[in-house]
Amino acid sequence: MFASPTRRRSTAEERREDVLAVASREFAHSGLHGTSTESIAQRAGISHAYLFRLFGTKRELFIACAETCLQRTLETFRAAAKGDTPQERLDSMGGAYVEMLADRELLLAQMQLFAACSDPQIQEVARAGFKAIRDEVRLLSGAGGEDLHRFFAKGMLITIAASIDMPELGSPEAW
Amino acid sequence: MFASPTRRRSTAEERREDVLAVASREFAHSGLHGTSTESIAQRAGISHAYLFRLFGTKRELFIACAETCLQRTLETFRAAAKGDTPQERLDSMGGAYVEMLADRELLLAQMQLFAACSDPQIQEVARAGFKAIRDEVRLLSGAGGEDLHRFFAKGMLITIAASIDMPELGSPEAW
DNA sequence: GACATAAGTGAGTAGTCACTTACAATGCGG
DNA sequence: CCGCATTGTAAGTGACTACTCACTTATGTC
Repeated sequence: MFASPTRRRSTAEERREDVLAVASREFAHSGLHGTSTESIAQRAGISHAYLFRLFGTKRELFIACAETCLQRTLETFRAAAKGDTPQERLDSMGGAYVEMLADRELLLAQMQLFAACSDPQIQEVARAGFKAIRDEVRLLSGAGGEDLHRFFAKGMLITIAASIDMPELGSPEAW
Repeated sequence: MFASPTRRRSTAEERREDVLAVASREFAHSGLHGTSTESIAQRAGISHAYLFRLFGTKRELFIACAETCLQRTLETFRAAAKGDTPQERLDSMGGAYVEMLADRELLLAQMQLFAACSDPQIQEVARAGFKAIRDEVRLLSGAGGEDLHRFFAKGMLITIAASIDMPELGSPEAW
């Protein structure tokens, strides 16, 4: 007859994406152990029980968040890798990374991934992710050795600048 | 008469130092929310109740640990600040920082401090600590601007290298 | 040896945690 | 319109959490 009063159903895949978005934000701010699955479920608008049906365990959910975070970082670099020389391309990617400071969430998420590495499974995700990004940046830029090292060093400073909310640390001229 | 079967008592100050040492290790590995006060008390050999008499709250204990960690970092830099030019002194301090990778605990503790910055009081400790170290390194080395920026960038990369246990990231030639 | 003070604890409290079980509503292919 | 897989949940479970209170024991001092 009329529209049923009950909510339209989503596919499990849609729900998973909703939950991932919510969980990524929560984990980014409070970390693996500082975030409760209950609060994630609540903000995602599903029952606590269903969250576990969708993701199995809290750790698996955290890892899924970490992986989308690493993926988004890769995409940011790919989109920014423009320039005629390796150094120009690195600078361009570096600029894109600095811009992430405006919306700190992705950087905070990376911090929380590193901080949760006492868990071996999570450490493995972090290591693999770091290597993947390093290899991709090497490929995209054509740079290596000391230039690449400096690029990532600056990147990690920016990541930490995000966590203590001192974005000025990202620009060398402020030092 | 003979030695009493009960344990000799320490002063509260001695106990505080014992607890700080234990708590620093635990927090370094599992973070603020991943470490339980119960386990700290147990490993320090005191009752759970007494831990709270000594430190008030878990957060205060965490902050006390963070502060000794920052202090130890400062001392490491002071001890290493040798050389004839600013760059030489920076290099010497940088070398000392790389050596910390051998015993990761101090670096892990810094990571956990950054990761716990969603708590405003803790963030304030982290910011003040970072600034204090930056000012001290500037003073000790006489360097500034881009050189100082690069020094800290490399430092943060080393810190993260510790957390994902890839110490080779600390040496530029491995890139 | 009595007294004050400081060190130290057993046994809680109220609440939160990740995770489960048993069941209900929905909507699609036949 | 029926059968059935899928989406979804209410109501738990036991273990663990930070923190407290009432209390005991040791130690230095007069």
